[in-house]
Amino acid sequence: MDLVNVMKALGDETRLRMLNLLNKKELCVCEIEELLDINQSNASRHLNKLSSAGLVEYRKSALYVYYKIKDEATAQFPFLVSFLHDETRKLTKCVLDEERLNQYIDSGITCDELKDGRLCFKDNKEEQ
Amino acid sequence: MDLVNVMKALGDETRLRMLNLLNKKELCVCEIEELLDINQSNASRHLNKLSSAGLVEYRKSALYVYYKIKDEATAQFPFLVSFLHDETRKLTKCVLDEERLNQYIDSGITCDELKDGRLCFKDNKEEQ
DNA sequence: TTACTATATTCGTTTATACTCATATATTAT
DNA sequence: ATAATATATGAGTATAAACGAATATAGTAA
Repeated sequence: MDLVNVMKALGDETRLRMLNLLNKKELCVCEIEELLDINQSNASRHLNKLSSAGLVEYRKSALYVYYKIKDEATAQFPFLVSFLHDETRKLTKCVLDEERLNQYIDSGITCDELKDGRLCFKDNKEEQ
Repeated sequence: MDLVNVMKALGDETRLRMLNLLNKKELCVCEIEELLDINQSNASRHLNKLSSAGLVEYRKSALYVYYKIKDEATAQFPFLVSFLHDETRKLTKCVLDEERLNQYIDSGITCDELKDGRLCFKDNKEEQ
C-alpha cells in the first residue's frame, strides 16, 4: 500500500465514482455495473485496481463478490476521509451516482432485479 | 481545475516530490533539477503538468522561472493541505529531498552555484 | 450430471504517459 | 551586435493504462 499507487488509483473518474458509492455502502460488482452504467469487464478491472492499491477489500458470498472500502486504507491515509466525503460530491457524475444508489436502496429490489432492468432511474444519465 | 486531473497530477512520484518541496519554499526550475536530481526536460515537463492541473503557479524573473503552490488549489481542494503536510513525509525520497533543501537554504549559495555543484549533499541519494 | 450466472482474466487494440535527445525561445551579459 | 544561460518544446520511443469482445472459472440451480 504505497502512496504513489494509491494516488494513481485515485486518478481515474470511474474509480472515483466507485469509491464514492462504496463510501456509502458495500456493493457487489453487478450493482456497480448498473449504477455506474459500465460493462462487467471494466467494473471488474477497476475494482481490481482499487484492491491492488489497498483501497478496497472484498468478500465472496455465493455467486457475488462484495466490495467495500478498506478500514486500513483510511487509517493509513487519513486525508482519504475528507477527500471521499468532500471532493467527490463536486463531481456531477458522483452526485448522480449517489441519487441512483439511494433510489436503488429505497426500492428494496435485489441486485438480480436491478440487473434485469426493474428500476427506471429518475436521472437520464445516458443521455447526458 | 478539475478533480480528476488534479488526482492524475498527484499520481506520479516526481510530481509528489516537487509539490513536497514547493510546499516548503518557492523554487526555480534549476533548483528543482538539482534537489531532485532530474534533468531539465523532465523538470520542466512535470512542472507544466502541475501547472496545467492548477496546482502550481509561476512567475518569471530574469532568466529564472519560480514555481510555487497555488493558493487557489488548496482553497478549492482542502484535502491537499493535510495531504501535502502528512503524506509526503512517509515517502523516503521526499524526506531526503527536504534534507537537501534545508542544506541548500542553510548554505546561503545561489541557484547558479548550486547548479555548478558547489554543494555536496550529505545524503548519498544517487547510490540508493 | 447439465445449464446458468457472476466475476475474473486473456487478447488485441487504442490512447495516454514518461522519458531522452535535440532544438527553439527569451533574457542577460559582454 | 554575439555569446551564454534558463526554460520550454518538438520528435521519437518505450511503457503503461483503458477498453471491448471473447473466454475461463467457480458457484448455484435444476
